[in-house]
Amino acid sequence: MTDSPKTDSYHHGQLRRALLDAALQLVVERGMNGFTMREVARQAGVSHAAPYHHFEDKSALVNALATECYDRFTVALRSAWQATEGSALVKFQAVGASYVAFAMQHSAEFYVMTRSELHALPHGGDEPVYTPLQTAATAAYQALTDGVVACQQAGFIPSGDPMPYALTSWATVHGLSMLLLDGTVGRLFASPLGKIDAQQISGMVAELLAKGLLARS
Amino acid sequence: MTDSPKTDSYHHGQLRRALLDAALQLVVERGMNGFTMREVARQAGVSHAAPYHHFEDKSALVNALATECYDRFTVALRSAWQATEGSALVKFQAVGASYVAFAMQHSAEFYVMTRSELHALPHGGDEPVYTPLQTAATAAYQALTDGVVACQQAGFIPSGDPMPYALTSWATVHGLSMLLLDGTVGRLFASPLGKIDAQQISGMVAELLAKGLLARS
DNA sequence: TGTACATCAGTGAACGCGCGTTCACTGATGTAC
DNA sequence: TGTACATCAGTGAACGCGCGTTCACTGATGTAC
Repeated sequence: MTDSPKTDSYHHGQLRRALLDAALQLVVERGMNGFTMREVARQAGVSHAAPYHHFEDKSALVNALATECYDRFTVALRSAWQATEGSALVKFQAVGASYVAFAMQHSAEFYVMTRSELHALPHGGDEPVYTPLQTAATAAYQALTDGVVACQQAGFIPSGDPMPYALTSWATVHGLSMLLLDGTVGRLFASPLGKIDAQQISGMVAELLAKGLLARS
Repeated sequence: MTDSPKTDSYHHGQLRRALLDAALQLVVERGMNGFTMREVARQAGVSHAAPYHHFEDKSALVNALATECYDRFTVALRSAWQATEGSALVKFQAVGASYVAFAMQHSAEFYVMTRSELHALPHGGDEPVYTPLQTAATAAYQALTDGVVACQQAGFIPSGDPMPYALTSWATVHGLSMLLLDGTVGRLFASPLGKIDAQQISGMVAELLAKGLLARS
């Protein structure tokens, strides 16, 4: 009938992937927590029991999805570093910009990462347990820290423990992403001329963060 | 029997208040979205239909709660400003610290404010509609902007449009609050000595934000 | 001070709903010989 | 190449559940006279 190469067979073949994609799409459409196991199956064109052959339960699906989102996020940050020509500082600023850009352009992924209340899950054993999700989240943060270290080696940032610099940068880009995403910034700062320009705003913030808020004496 | 002055009558008398308190308590215990209308009524010791005499529906309750949380938050920020002796800069830093402190000490309120997906609700009319919730959120932000303006007048921050400074500060304290709350910072930075010290960290971040990340030439 | 009556703020049964998950099943696929 | 059989990945009915909301009701309270 059509040129579609789909198997159209009893077995789906790619159901796991299709379920993750459908779940993400549902987050786009209905937000975190507007998505259910049955709806995911429905979107994937499969009976509502089928997902249980691929995910033990709902939280396993959400967990797998969040892990995947973090991985994509890490790739985006690392790519920004590598794709940018110039000094360590310029590359680092590109990473920060891509943090915010990712949040805006892949808001569903960002919601899944930040609003899924999954991080507290490893129910308080004595030893901290590192789930794949936490490992993936840590990797994303590491991309920022690596940028700070490179800037220190190049003399842009004072040497010493990179942690304060990394954390401050991280908090700033993270907070800006959240504020832009939930529309607060848009409501407060949208110019009469039109929409908010996230890229322009994040550049402005990055500059201030680098130079500091204070007037130079 | 006891010294309790409670009326113990058919009419509750303070049910609206009790429902809001119960809802907040439920957010503490089960997180946003772990709370239901019926459970709120249960916690308030009242039949599950009773809340409908005080709130039109569930979203009205959540909305009222969020608005109240923003109001408390604004009070906390303004109080920090007024309670602090010293220059505008010192007072402004106290406001930033109290932002983070509020998030840590009143995490339920902070969750309600930031994770309730209420901000997008005013279903896109042409004119921006300001709900009480949005007005309350704007007031909280205004406390930060006022601090920036005072710092500008005192010469600590370059004069001109306060918006970039306010937004950068806001993003930073907001992001730091989120990272501390969801445990990410704790997982990455907890010293072997023990728990993370949010106050120390926020002081460190505030200082870097003021002076800038870059090494001075 | 007393009484009639309107209004307020609860109760508890009932509704329809969609959810997560289980289960026995069956069609499709892969593999050993 | 063919056949028997194990395994995989679907189906659809069924479960129990708690939810949001409505409804007719009733007890308590406030008010006019």
